Amino acid sequence: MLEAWAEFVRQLDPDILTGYNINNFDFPYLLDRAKYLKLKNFARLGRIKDIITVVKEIIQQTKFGKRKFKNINIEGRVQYDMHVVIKRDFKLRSYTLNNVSNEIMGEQKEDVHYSIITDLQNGDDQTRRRLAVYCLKDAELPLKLLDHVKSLTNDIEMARVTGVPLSSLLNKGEQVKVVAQLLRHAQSAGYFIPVHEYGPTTDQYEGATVLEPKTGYYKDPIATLDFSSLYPSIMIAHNLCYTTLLKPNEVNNFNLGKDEITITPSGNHFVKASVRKGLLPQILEQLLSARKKAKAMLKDETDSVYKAVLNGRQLALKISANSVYGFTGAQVGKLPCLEISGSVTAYGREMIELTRNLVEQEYSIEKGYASNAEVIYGDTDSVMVNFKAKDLETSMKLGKEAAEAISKKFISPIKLEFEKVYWPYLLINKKRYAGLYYTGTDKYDKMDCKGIETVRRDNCTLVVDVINTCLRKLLIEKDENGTVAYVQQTISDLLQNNVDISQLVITKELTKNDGDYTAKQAHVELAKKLAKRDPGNAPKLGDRIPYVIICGAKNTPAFQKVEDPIYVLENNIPIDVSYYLENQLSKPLLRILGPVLGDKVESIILRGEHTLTRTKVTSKVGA
DNA sequence: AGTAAAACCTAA
DNA sequence: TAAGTTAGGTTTTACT
Ligand SMILES: Nc1ccn([C@H]2C[C@H](O)[C@@H](COP(=O)(O)OP(=O)(O)OP(=O)(O)O)O2)c(=O)n1
Repeated sequence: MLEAWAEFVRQLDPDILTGYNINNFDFPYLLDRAKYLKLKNFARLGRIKDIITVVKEIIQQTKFGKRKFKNINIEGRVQYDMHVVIKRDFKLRSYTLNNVSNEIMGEQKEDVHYSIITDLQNGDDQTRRRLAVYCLKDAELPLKLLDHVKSLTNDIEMARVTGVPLSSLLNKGEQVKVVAQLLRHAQSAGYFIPVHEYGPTTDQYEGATVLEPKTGYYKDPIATLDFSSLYPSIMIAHNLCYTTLLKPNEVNNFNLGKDEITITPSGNHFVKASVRKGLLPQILEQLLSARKKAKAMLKDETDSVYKAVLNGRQLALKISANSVYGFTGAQVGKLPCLEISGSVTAYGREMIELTRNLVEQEYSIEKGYASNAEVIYGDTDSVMVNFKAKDLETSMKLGKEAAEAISKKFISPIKLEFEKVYWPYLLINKKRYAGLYYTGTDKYDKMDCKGIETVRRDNCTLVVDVINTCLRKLLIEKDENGTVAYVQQTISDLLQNNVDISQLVITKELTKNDGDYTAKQAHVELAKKLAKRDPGNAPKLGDRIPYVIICGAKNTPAFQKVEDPIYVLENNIPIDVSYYLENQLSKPLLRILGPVLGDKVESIILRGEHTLTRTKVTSKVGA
């Protein structure tokens, strides 16, 4: 069967091979079996006749733990692993093929644990049928996924724009793209790129400003002004590049006039484009123009699937452009230049400050406006403005006007844009807010949440659902009593064990190898337990581990009360519902409801009658 | 009991 | 060519 499959591959002669986790599992497994069975021709999978496909397992011992990865050579064919694509392009709580297919396409397969495969094969027609269906589905779903997310189209575009092979887009980072573009532009301009020796890394340099938020619940419309592609546009406007930098000792070497040199807010010198146009600005112009095209197509597209594809393309190009800046600040990278990255962020800090001041000075009673505009928050390249307008139209009009006026203060292509109005707007903290997002005056586009629990993957879905529902009730329905009643009912349900366990599953990523952790973590402890129970399915670095917190003696730390949700179901283990109330639900609820409902919230939510009936449990773990 | 540090994830 | 960047909130563990 294996030989026939390999022959099938050779006859079909595909450019691209896909599957789910093929690089880490399927190919190594198949090649291993073929070797064990002494199959002569199986490993001839590539397009070069005499090159045999082998698995190279590379283990690098670094100061910061082990780095393990497998490399499989299949000449002339791209290994386009959908597991890698999905992890890169979608932010999900779980990346099992089953969950991914379900979330993205609404399709599921029956899971068959590997331990029963032999039994199914040795059973009867029915069990073999079950196995066959499972295998077919396993092969079919990755293809359907590829067809659905259309990542190949975007990746081919990205490969063309940045000049890297397709496979690099899956197996490598942003740096290769920047280097490839630099090489391309350097060659045609007649430069060599120096080889950079890795030196000692200094401290992080200073980044962007986050304005102190004036927290609270705003019933007035809040206009948002935002510099488009801030860092790339700074680099283009001021011609920041390796090739335009004047080191302090070079400033006087070239007989340059004052008007031919830019001094950045961080005190670095660069020549203007009139003297010599930088490479980085050229690269950025190309990336931004590709992004602009993608955005234009997105605007005209009506099909929701294609919209998502184009949005993905636009986003990937934006990250690549921002990574050109990031590359210059990457001290463990191929060509760091902190003069560039430090100048970029310094310009950014100056710009957000100036923007805030201009808005507040110009849109004031003193200048003839109805009220004093107030910048209530801003992050890096945006300001949230309370023009104190009572309606959307006025807020939008003032926002557009301000964006246009302030843009004129900056060099092209720097541009401040009016993006949207939040109405109402709940500002909880830096990087934490929610609001109804309006781009037009008739209906809100969506409820937008930043940083709060509804967009985070490290809490249980009960918290997500409750916070989401509360926000809807408050921001959309404006029903404060209904919100309180809903929260009380939910807490009562939780305490009486009426919440489904699937809503209580928390997932966290395994970010280090065991042994590199200095503090015990619930999901890490569970991962170790799972590895013991089922070594064949041991969680690996980068996997997300789902867990629930079960009952234990008082003061038992969470990492000792952690258990596999399936194990809990199978063994009827009691869940620690008060953990979910006290450690998962209560604080997020107070943060959301506090600004809207006032100080009374805590007593209403956490100490009302609805908290009195609790289901008693008997079995316990821990001390 | 109070606080520093670790860990995670997100905004930009 | 191994690895874009910094800022920041929140929860949990470890330590005093
Ligand atoms: N992954 C990211 C995102 C952002 N930034 C930096 C560079 C950006 O210029 C700035 C502002 O980020 P935004 O998310 O607001 O995005 P842009 O301004 O780049 O693009 P847009 O045109 O969508 O506003 O923050 C970054 O370095 N890396």
